[in-house]
Amino acid sequence: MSDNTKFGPPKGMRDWLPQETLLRQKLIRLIEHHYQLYGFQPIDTPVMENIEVLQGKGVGENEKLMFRVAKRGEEFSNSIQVVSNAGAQVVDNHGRSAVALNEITDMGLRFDLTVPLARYYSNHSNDLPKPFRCYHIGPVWRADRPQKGRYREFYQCDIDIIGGASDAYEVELLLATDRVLKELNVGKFRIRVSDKRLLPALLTGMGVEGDKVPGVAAALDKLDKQPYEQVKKEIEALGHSLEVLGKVDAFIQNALHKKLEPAHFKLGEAEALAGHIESIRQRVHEVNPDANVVFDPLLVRGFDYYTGPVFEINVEDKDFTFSIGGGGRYDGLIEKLGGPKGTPAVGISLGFERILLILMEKAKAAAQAHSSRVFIVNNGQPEKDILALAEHLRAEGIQVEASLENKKLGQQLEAAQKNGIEYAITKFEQGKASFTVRQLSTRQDKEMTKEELGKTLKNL
RNA sequence: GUGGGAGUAGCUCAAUUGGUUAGAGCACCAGAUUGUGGAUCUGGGGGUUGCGGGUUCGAUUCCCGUCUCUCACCCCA
Repeated sequence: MSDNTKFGPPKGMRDWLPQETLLRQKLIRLIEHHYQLYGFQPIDTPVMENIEVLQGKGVGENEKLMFRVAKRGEEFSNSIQVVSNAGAQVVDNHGRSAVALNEITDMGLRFDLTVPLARYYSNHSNDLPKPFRCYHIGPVWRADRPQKGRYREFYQCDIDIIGGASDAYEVELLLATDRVLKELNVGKFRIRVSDKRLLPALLTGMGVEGDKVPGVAAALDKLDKQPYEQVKKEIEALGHSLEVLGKVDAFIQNALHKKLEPAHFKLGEAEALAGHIESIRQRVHEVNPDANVVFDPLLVRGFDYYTGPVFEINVEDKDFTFSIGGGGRYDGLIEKLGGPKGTPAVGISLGFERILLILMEKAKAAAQAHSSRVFIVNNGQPEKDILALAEHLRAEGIQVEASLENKKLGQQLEAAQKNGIEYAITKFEQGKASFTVRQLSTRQDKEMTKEELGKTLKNL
């Protein structure tokens, strides 16, 4: 134990065993495949960005959670000098300070894929089609305290459309996301849609004072985890007139019981915003009536860079109260990173680790990835015969693991199965075109040629 | 950043109000036996009880600190 824990992976980061790696690769390939079906092109960016790219882009607390990267070589020594010359007041009780951090670090690990994408588009917009449809899958880092479904290193799967102002792009992103989540088989989920400006407009329309709007929104954001009664208390604690409270309560009750009518939105600019989101929802359902997309005016998303429609995805399971994805329209971000003025953009991000967690916990068996290797049992044949058969199969593109030790048959088969192998060649003869193939999970034997074997493995 | 819970063999867990040399199952290794699936027998390796201090004649057990893991809050995918 002590030897194992002394040198574990860093807090909140994980190692992956072969079986787990296979499963991750399989799921990522599935996601990619469907993104490609919708015409999105792959891109990639460095895991680090210069610190100016990551700072001040309206990502809320994520910026505080950034892993910063220290300067290197002489620059680092110089920065230490500057900090120590500045005196003790720059050092807080954790031995750092904003001044020291900015002096000593010049890069950071990305904490999402959207900000790097905006930087990427700004740099390459001349070489990219308009609108640009891309997907971006990779690890991001946040120095958060880990807990269930929350890690310090995790993969995000983003699709984005940049340079398209039409809300038809929202419709298409929602269709693609719905499709991918169904292919992944995550169970019941809801893609909630609203407009960032809608809830504040509704609340002010009901008479909530401006400085109390964020507090009410923050309380409503907890509805996934807490019963309304508790949220209601939090809203009441902010101090509103009875008349306002009554209106707010009535609206929330109606929203929770899905009894909202267009009349409920006749509050200033809320009417137009709600109408717009409702139209997006309708157009999604015109194309795919089964899409799990709902208009939820109570949806709150924290990022400042969103400018219009926003999305959040949840599974309908009380064991998984976290969101498995989110997104929205961020029309100002690219310009902020030096891109063409007024470049519109919209995207949705899936939280790969959380989806994987759900798949693992809900359907452990179904979430197993079989290796497409075939195992050649060693029955004491000459080594050259076994290796020759292996080479023969490899020439056909079949992945082969040959047993080179004449252990007990049971041991060999058990070990192979434990390693995720599903098919084993238990008998073969030199010069014979077919051999005995056993499916390890069912223990059924079948005589096959190498072509038949190749087909069987491909279908795993 | 805040708060709760837990750390004993590779894994799952024992160890009487604090009391001999910290045990068991599984796993692993070797040998025998079996010879087309997990069997059986024999033997074996394995631990600074997370780490450091304190109380005590004596600490896995009680106290303090610390580290790690975990759950929740904040925030988020």
